[in-house]
Amino acid sequence: MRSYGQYCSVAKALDVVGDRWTLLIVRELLLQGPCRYTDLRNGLPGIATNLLADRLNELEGAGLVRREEAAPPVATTLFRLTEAGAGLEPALEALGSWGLRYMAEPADSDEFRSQWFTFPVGLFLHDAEPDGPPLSIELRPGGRPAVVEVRDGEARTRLGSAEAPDLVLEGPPRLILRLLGAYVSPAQAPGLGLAITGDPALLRRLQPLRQAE
Amino acid sequence: MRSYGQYCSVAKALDVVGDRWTLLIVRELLLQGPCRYTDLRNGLPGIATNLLADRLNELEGAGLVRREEAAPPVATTLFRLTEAGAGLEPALEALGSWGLRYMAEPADSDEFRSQWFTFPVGLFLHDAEPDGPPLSIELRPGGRPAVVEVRDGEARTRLGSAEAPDLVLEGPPRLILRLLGAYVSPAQAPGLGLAITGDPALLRRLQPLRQAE
DNA sequence: CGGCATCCTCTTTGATACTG
DNA sequence: CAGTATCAAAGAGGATGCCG
Repeated sequence: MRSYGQYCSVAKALDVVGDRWTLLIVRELLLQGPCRYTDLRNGLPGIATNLLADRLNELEGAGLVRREEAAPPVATTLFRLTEAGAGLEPALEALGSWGLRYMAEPADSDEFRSQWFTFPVGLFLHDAEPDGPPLSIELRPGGRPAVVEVRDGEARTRLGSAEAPDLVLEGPPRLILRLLGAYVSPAQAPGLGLAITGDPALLRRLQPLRQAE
Repeated sequence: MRSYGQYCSVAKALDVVGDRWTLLIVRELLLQGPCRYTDLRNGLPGIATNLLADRLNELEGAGLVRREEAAPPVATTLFRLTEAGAGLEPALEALGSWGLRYMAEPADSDEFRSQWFTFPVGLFLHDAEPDGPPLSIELRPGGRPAVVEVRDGEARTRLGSAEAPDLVLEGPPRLILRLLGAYVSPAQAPGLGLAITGDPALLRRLQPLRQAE
């Protein structure tokens, strides 16, 4: 990317990560941890493969990503964020927080990956009963399942299944988010195409932080 | 800008503000307040004028900027951030914080504007003596002067002069920042090309927040 | 002068095909 | 799996022109 040529810390940051796709690559590495090239392609639907290769080289050159040769039996290259790269997390969270306003109406052609639940859930929802027992909610948006662990005042998301989920939500990502955010009541959910297994009253424990913006 | 087509709040945010120059236009409107077209050009050295016009139209279309016809005698168009636009402040602060690491060595050709002191000073420094009397430091980087007001635990920057500054720093922006951040001692300053008027001991009141990153 | 619109060139992106 | 190679289309940069 051509430098802005401005002695300003925002411009300097954008000199490094302002290119198209760059921050989304960092997003994937933050959400998924160290990734193979193919994992990245999968988490970045729409990216051209040559661009992904270019960007990874640039990120490596800028010291935000390190390339590691994984030992056999894996025997593949892993891309991992350096500390400087991981330092972008607050910036991605701030952007993700601001972008929540556009999550109400997805385009029909929008792609989705389960790890993307992490930002909307973690930024927008909190655990209204910090001293209560851990609560685990499995999300099944169609692709890989994800689990929201509600405990200690926070709601954390990870890929994978829960051993014994208290609640299972199955349906389109948009509806899962709207149910979690209480924009849709458990009673309406089945009619909209969202299946709930377990006691929907447990959802009251998750409360939106509406102070945002 | 072409949409990423991803149902992810970070990608949605970048769909709106991910274009080249867009976030820097928002930066100027945040730092300077409502601006004329010419003020924006001045605060965005290097932007092509057609690109500024395009971006302003896109920002207006996205509801981040409002156009106002100022009444005579000014009789000009003012561009002002909407609430949605101003909501980007945390994202700019997070990016600016991350970008601080690149402020150590400016390129020779880097442009500078005094309002850009705001982010490095406000994000990196704090007032170590919140109950002390207000302290005002005038910065003269060569262009317009700026004032840092140190009070109530914070360091706030604005364009303009102070009536009775406790301290005046005159020299290149890089050296002013290094002195404020205590990377350079007041004793070294004159030899480097930085003039200090007033009692340099007052600078101890400004302390870097090194917890960052 | 303030606020753009046009024209032209150059760079970046996207889509697809191909390779060790 | 992890990329390169190729090529058309879109966008950025720079100069200049226009109009109240």
